[in-house]
Amino acid sequence: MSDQGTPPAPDRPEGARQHVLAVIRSAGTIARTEIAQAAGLSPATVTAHTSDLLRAGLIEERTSPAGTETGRRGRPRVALGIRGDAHLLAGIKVAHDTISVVLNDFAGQAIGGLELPIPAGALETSVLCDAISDALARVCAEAGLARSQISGLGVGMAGLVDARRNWVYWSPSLATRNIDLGTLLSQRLGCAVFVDNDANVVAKAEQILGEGRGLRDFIVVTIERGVGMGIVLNNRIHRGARGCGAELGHTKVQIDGALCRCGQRGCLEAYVGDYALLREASSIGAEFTNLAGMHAAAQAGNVTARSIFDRAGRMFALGLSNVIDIFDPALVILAGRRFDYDYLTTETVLDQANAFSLQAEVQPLPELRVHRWGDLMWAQGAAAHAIDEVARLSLARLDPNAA
Amino acid sequence: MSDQGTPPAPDRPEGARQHVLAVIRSAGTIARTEIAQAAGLSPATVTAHTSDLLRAGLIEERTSPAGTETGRRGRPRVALGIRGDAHLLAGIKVAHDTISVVLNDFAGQAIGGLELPIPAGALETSVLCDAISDALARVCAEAGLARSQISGLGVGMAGLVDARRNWVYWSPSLATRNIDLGTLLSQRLGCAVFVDNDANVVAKAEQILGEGRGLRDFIVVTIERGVGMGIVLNNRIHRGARGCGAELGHTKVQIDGALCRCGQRGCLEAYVGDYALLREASSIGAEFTNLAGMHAAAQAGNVTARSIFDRAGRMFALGLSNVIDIFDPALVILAGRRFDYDYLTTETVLDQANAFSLQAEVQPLPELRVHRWGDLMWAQGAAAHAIDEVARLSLARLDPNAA
DNA sequence: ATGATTTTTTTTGCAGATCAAATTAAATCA
DNA sequence: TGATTTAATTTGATCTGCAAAAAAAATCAT
Repeated sequence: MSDQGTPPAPDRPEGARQHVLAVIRSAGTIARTEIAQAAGLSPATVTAHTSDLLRAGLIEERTSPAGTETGRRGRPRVALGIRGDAHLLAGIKVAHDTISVVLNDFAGQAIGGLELPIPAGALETSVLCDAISDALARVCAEAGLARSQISGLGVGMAGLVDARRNWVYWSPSLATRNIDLGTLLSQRLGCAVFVDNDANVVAKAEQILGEGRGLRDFIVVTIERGVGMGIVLNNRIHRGARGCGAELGHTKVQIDGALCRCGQRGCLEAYVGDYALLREASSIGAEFTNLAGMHAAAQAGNVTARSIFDRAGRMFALGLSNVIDIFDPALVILAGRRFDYDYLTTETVLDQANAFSLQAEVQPLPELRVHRWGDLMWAQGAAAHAIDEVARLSLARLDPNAA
Repeated sequence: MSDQGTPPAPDRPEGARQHVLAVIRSAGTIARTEIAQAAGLSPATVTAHTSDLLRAGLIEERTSPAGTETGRRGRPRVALGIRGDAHLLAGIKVAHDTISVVLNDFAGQAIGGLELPIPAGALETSVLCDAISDALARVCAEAGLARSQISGLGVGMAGLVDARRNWVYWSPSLATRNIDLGTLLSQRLGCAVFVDNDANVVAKAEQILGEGRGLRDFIVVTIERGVGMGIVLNNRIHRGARGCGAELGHTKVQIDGALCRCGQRGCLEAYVGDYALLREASSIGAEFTNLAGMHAAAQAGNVTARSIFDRAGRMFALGLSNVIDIFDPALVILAGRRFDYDYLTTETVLDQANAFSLQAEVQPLPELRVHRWGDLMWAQGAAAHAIDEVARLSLARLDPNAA
């Protein structure tokens, strides 16, 4: 009776030019005719848009590396690519007791990055801002760049974030609710700031630079302290009604099950999170200081450790199969360091995930692809968010100047 | 590297005219200025589109019922509404051992409906077509209408359906795979036929005629023999990569849990489906012939029945909470007859569903709204699908005639 | 009543996006 | 060196939607 409005929000948020830029980015290097084909546009339209993008300095013509000339007849294609030096972007991930930061060029090339400890848990807003400012200063110093050169900073953090307003309703890293973090940081740092949920920024990174490049629909699952999830449908990141990320880690895999950090019982996270594994070992007196040690023990034949990892793998497969049953996705990207541990990525686990799901006999099965990122994945995700937003703003600014 | 194409599929599939029609349908009766506001279009554009729709005979001007004139100054608004007699639509649901059929006008008004038994299980294609043809003939006869007056028939059935091609990859109701049911039926019946998954057509009905009217995002959950789910995101029904409906009924709520019809263990359906409840009673020698009897017993104080229903309610709440954690929806519609039974809809169960989900303290909570349909819900859904598709075709046909 | 006022709807003219077709550009082939 | 081929650009037309102006149809005020 009321919400029927919601008219805008088209598939290509800022129109076809955005789409052309996305095609170029996802291809890396691509000629105009190919863009026309990939984007479903006429050559005329592609010429117009690429010319705008060239004028704006966002893309450049590339003389194909020698040898690429396949001796084809006709006028040779001119390759286009993202201009890396069009913008300098930073990405920051605020985690439980560290913050990590990266510098990226506009093409997504990493320029530098580092990780710093911060006081654990919920911080005063000013303390967090100090830490972010400090981290940014250090990474710039290391890279020999001035902070003023940064066009945009992406910030990824757990919690409830309104990405449109760069507003943090609540985060485990902040002692206060309802912080206008975007405004606070951008005033302090003097550059545009884009805040989003941490799972969403990883999904964004996969979408524009990673395994989901150019794909219309896919799911990203991350494991760190918790289990996170990003949902890309119809080229767009799904943000729920309240802007919480998709909380896969707190879906229940067992009624009245194991106690979770969140206070509830039976959450997936309470079976596959690191604390869950360590605590289970500890419950029979087998103390491990960290997951790496426990994993090494398992590989060395420790039966207790092996058994714990096996169940974790099965539980993870179960949680994943629920996602598959609900979305019927073509691709699920398992992103992050944690997937270096084989207990989550053996063929057995991945096969189980599909076998648990109902349509296991319907071909093709969803592809489960592991993307092993380094430690800075989350910050890279935040930088990807910044890249995307700065591109959007650049294109928007391009329009009125059409005179 | 490949799928980056997928350029079309905008939010308003057939453009703004489709959107205007949707706004009119969802409002029931609405003036042009209000349409402009609701749809985010200028009055000029609304005039143009409504004039097209009037010419096409899809909408009509309504002299507002006396008294609606609020004595306002200025030129009075002219109310517009869907022309019910623009088209006659039929909807058919193929279930396990019955098929149900309804007749609807273009505005969604029911004209007639009935339910017929069919042989249970997988049928020869010709047998199913006979049954559909027969059911259609009967309902037309009852309504005193000729089959030739039907503009479109929607068919909803469980299984794997490619709605775009009206193609059934597989269905529990068909003995053969890969049936071009759309072509078979449309040739036999002489009208357009639109086939889709049964959960999706119910979602479509909620979207254009029901509780989801005009809402951008919502989830529909149905319980019958199984537990189904329809997902509306960004005004579009989400169809997975393979076109299976979202199989909420087969998400796992217990590892190695109760045996399910599908052969797996721990499916939600194996705890809340009718057969699951009856079989549990039977396991301790308490035989009930059907769910209604068992429910009556529970209400009369039968402890066994009550206990069984209680667990089913809790399990259902658990499954629902997983959906809430994954989508963070604003609205979940619980659609169907089964929700007449209080074990699924007590405040307790609905509160549990939210309490199980992580963000239970984040306001506003998702709304869980029960929509109690009659027996013919599924066929109504199929008819809604037909309404939508016929509207789409009518509008597409409207374009070339612009001369 | 009659003209002023108000509100809705339609008309008009313009701006932007995109495309088909024609044209130009830049290579290879014979 | 001209014919051929393919890529890219230009041109002209169409379509969509909007702002502004005009017209239509009511009420209000004298």
